[in-house]
Amino acid sequence: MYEDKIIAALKVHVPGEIKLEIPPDPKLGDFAFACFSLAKEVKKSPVQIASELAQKIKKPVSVEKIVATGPYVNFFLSSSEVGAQVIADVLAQKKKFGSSNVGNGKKVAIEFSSPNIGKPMHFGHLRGTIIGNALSLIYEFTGHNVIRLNYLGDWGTQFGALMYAYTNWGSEKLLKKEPVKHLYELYVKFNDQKKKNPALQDFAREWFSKLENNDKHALKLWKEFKESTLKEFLRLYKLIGVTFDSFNGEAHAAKSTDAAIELVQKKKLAEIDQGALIVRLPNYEMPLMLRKSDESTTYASRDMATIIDRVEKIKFETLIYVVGHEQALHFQQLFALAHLLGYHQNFIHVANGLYLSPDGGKMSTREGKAIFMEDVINELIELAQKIINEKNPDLRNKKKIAQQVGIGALFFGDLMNDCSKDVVFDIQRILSFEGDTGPYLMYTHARAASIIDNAKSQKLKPTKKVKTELLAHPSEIRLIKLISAFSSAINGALLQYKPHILAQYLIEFGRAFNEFYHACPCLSEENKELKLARLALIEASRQVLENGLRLLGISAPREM
RNA sequence: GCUCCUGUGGCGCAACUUGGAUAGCGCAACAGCAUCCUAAGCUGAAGGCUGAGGGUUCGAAUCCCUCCAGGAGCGCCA
Repeated sequence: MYEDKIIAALKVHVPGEIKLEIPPDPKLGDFAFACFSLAKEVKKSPVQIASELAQKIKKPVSVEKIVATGPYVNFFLSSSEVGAQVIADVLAQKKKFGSSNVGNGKKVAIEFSSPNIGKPMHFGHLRGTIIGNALSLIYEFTGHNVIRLNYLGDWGTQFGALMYAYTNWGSEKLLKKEPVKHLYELYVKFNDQKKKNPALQDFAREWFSKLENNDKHALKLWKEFKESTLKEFLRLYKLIGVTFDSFNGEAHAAKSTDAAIELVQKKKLAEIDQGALIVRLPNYEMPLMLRKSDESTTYASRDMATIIDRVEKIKFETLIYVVGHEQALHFQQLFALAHLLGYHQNFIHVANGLYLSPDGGKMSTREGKAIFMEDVINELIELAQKIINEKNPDLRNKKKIAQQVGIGALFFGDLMNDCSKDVVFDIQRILSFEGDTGPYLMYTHARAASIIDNAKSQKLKPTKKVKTELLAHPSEIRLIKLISAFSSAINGALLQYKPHILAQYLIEFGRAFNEFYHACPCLSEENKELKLARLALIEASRQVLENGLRLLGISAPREM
């Protein structure tokens, strides 16, 4: 908002589009305008242009001074005016501070997590789950109407494989006792045996064909597999605080694949090749396969059917898929087909990076190399519990807070880096609670909350009307400016589908707060006006941390 | 073979979309900070030819080309 006013003031003297920069060092100013591009037109040196501009420009509101430094015109905001503004805003808007209505109620459907029934959720699922959850929260906060979709992998040849494995090697007892574990072992065994005997894949296809033809035995097995696995998934989602509006997965889609395929054929887009039904797409060497030579459907046809279903039932304007980048080609082709069929909504594939195993390469479930999500979560919670016992043994609600801290570490560790990049699984790093981590930010928040709570005993509470001009320490000024930048961090994350932009902002914010915390004691301050001003700044900072963490799916307990 | 992604201090990353001032942060290692709001913290010093080479530009980690290295994908898995 300050930026716009500066640009307006510059426009009076500068032709063309104006872009402001943020100087590398806050000492140089809050915003800068570089004069290089003007040099050619005006035939003066950038340094000269800058110093002339600095004198000519009329100071916009909240700008304290304008200074030319070399070829740059630097603008300094008045921290007391900005401070008065943002502190009043935060204390008034509270949990809504930073929210906006840029979405204008537009319907955005986000598909994420989407685990496979019959296999445990492994660590790889975590990325999509955490990123999708954060994006959902960010979209909601910016005024979108968000629908969260969990497209369960509950159909496909893999079920044929499971059925073959279960009927040949399975045990009813084990399925009752530890369904997911048993199915996982069977799946690994199947893939292991398949290496020696490739014909097993044909048996799997046969079983899947049975399932598609409503064979009673196959259906019964499928139901058992699905219900028992889903129950475990729901328990996990509840633990990490992730919710969905729909669990309609591939099996649901399978009901309408025929209609979808018919539509494609009506538009004369499909052809038979080597017994399979395919669509040749312009610009793609490989076709998209809708039906295999044994007549069973493919994931592509189910995805297409799902799009049609969602267009009709959800009426979304934007459909976002948070799915690993290994499926990038599939989604490009799927979207291309959707366009050919006349669907012109926004389709976006947020291609998240993969977790790679420490020896490089994918962590494959098929080969049994997967690391289970629940094991890691439990390890994290135990560690948090241990640390709480050491550092804060009298804490109330230890168990709940240990959970929040463990999950905060997990979520933040994933969200702080660019989600499109691969990550090498490193348990030591995930288990770290110091430095650029979730617990660091949670701890920072708890410190702020603790001051506010302690202030009550002095009968003080944060108010909007404080003398912000007293907040003159560099760390106070920095904090004020960071609070005012909160919404642009949220916007950046929104526009680029990258939650790490918000996470990185929060790290910077946490550092700034801790510096302030050490440099500027609040409750022991003798000047009462300054004490009140700091108290308001602390509460505003606390609120920013709480809101920012919440948008990433992380709780902010007042004590830890 | 073809396509896409990645390469930044010992390690893990940010900045690349939109080129701009001294390339930021954490971990590890080093030196400090407890009469005072939670030391899961803070301060200081140290650590860089941004994979290599060329090009565009007043200016390149950022844009373009070539090469090298790693990863992913490329019709009957999803």
